[in-house]
Amino acid sequence: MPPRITRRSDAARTAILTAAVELVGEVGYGKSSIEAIAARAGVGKQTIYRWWPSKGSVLLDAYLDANVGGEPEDPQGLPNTGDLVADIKAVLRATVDELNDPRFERPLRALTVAVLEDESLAAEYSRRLDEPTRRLKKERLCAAQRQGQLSPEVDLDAVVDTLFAPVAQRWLLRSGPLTYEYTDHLVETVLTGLLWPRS
Amino acid sequence: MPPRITRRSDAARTAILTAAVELVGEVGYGKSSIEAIAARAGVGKQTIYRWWPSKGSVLLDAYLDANVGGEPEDPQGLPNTGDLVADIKAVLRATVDELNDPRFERPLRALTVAVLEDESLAAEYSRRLDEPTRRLKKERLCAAQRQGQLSPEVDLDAVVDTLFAPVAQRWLLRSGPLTYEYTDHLVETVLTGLLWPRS
Amino acid sequence: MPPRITRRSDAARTAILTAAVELVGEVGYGKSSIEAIAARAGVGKQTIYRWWPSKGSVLLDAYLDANVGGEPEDPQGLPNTGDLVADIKAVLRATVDELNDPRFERPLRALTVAVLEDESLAAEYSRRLDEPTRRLKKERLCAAQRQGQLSPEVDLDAVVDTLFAPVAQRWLLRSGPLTYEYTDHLVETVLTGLLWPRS
Amino acid sequence: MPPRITRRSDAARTAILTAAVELVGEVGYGKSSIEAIAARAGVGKQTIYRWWPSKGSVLLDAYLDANVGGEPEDPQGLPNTGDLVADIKAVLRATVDELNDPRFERPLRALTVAVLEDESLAAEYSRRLDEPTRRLKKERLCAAQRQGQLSPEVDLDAVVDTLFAPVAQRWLLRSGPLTYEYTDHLVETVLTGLLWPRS
DNA sequence: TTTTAAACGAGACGGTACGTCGCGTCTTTAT
DNA sequence: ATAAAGACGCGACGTACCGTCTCGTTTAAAA
Repeated sequence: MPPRITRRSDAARTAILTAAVELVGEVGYGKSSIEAIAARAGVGKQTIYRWWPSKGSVLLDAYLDANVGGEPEDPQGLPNTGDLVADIKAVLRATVDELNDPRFERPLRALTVAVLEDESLAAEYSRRLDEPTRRLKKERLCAAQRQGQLSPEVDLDAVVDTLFAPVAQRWLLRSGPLTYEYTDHLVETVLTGLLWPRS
Repeated sequence: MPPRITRRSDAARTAILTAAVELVGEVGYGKSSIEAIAARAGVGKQTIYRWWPSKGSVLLDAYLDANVGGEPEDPQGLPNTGDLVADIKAVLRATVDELNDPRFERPLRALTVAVLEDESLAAEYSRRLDEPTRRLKKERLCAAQRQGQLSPEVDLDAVVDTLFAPVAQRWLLRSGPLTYEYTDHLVETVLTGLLWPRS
Repeated sequence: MPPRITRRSDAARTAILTAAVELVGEVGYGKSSIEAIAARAGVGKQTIYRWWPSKGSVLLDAYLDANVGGEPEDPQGLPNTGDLVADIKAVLRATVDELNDPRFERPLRALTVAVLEDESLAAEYSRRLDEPTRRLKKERLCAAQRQGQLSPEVDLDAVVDTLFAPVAQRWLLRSGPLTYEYTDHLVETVLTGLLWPRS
Repeated sequence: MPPRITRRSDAARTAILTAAVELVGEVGYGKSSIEAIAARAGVGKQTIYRWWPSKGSVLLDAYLDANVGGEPEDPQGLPNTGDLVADIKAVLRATVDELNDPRFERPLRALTVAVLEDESLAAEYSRRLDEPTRRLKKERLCAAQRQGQLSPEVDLDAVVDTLFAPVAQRWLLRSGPLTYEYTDHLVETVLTGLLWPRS
């Protein structure tokens, strides 16, 4: 490992990410400003601009720092008790809990808004957050296929979308309450098959 | 119908909505400003503030004007050829076409960003755009139930979510290309049932 | 007189000029900022930038407002008691008093610094401050010529420079104390002739 | 002479002074920055701050280096051909030439601005530049007194001010063109006596 | 010759101010 | 009476420099 060339201050980095998450949690994405983040972090604005191209980029780093912790790529996968339906329900219930907790919800919504507005941030988001998560989900589904719980022919990407996108969408657009009932019902509907009479 | 009480200038209204859509289509939501909309519309800023509470509200009106045309609630429902799978595929293909057309995509994305950031706008959006659309979709699915193509027990809301949310999500987050292949595949996966061995 | 086209706020204008003079008097030209002037005046920065191109320009207007009072071009000329030497001495003593009074000295020094650095401001300064003043001085000298106290052939511009520039210079560069002794002595030296034996 | 205590780099010193003069000559005093000087000199900012307290101080050193060359206090005095008027005219003509040459004018103006704004720099300027120069001028005038060309009673300081301040002032404030005509005329006016009828 | 302490280049840091843009309000002018 | 025009107080933008503070790296004096 070559010696670090830059003398970046980790204290400043941490203070900025923390301040960003807090601020965005308090006043929302649109009303947060880089100026306010810097002030709350006790940092010069330039220190933010030096290392991040945009407010959204700060939020992405903050989210990654908070949710992945460190270097090791998220090691633990989705639960596998042998019961696919129960496991997916549990995962979605956990998601519901998070999305109903303002401490998580506000920054995540802010990050999402940023991603919607900024194509290049969307790419980074995809690469660093969406894809790793999707991979874990597919791994769980793949295990279910191997265990004979899921048709081996089904497209796992489509299944993942089908299970998780409705929740994300309902949350994002606030088109309805996010409850265990909703997600449980969704899982049952999706995983039970829909056409009738069954071919 | 009672005579209009306000002397609201329809010319100004139209100019503002047009300018808003154009501007947002050119520079995106975040970089658009009420100031610029007013300038482009040849209108005083106050004329905008008089009638709309926010930029997002202007966009919502603009979208409704453009896509519904006028007062009468969108009368035509989804196509019904008797083949549910084909009809849904056609609807999603049309959606894909729209979302891939920058003239529609940019303002719609802008509107969505506005909705994400503004809870009260989200409510209005839900009422005036999301719910009417959802009603049409459910009507088509309900017809399929009556025709014996779909289990009578299935929750139509869940089916609608399952079919349309993945597309919306993929579009919003740009997590993948929006193609006919994707939507066709999605419809087949969702409507064919997933568990194996079946029940 | 045509009706005013702009709706400029006189309250803001006055507040800005006052704040500028005060601030410059307290911390000096270099350490004054437009930001601080605006803050002290209770005014938005843009209101300064809208009407003045630079800090120095504000100071010039402030100086003119303070020292000329209003529209009528400074009507009173230099004193004329019939005794040229005494009159010039009195004028220079008054100048000394002003330049030794921090309330006048600091803003005037600030203005001068601004003029030195900005060619176009120098032109305006010349036109609006220097030339009117010089005209008054020359009028007094011209009267002396008509009264036979001064050679009719002498170049009045040169005499004005000779009498006033040394004081200005000593003040500007702080190359010595500004006292009545100095100015009295200067007037005597200049107006008495220097060559010896005379012509 | 004790050995140098500090290991100051003469290469750096020279590079800094050169860069300062060049930069100030190109963009003016106000728009020059220590940062830019350091960059142009290929030097760390700290190396400037280590040895000079301010931008103006650098300029003063640069001016002294350029115009005095080295340690020995400017040995050559003003010309003395025996004709005072001609000699002073020649000196002023040389001054005019310098002040009309942008390569000298810009840095000198910058230095002057710095001196106006900084009282302690003014003191140093006085001691190291103004006074030595003034001494030379007075020596020439003193010689004229000894030669019977100038009244023995006249105050030489006043005469120096009277002859040189008008030129400096006209240059500084750009209140008129700097020409040989002006300076020649000035010398004649000053040195010929002004009162009439001559006492 | 080797050591060693300074001065060096580089540049990150917490800040201040820049000059611009846009906010939402308010006032004036001209239909 | 209503609309365009746009000035206003305000706040944030992203940039430029401030002066201070580490960082390794010369480099020249002392050992």
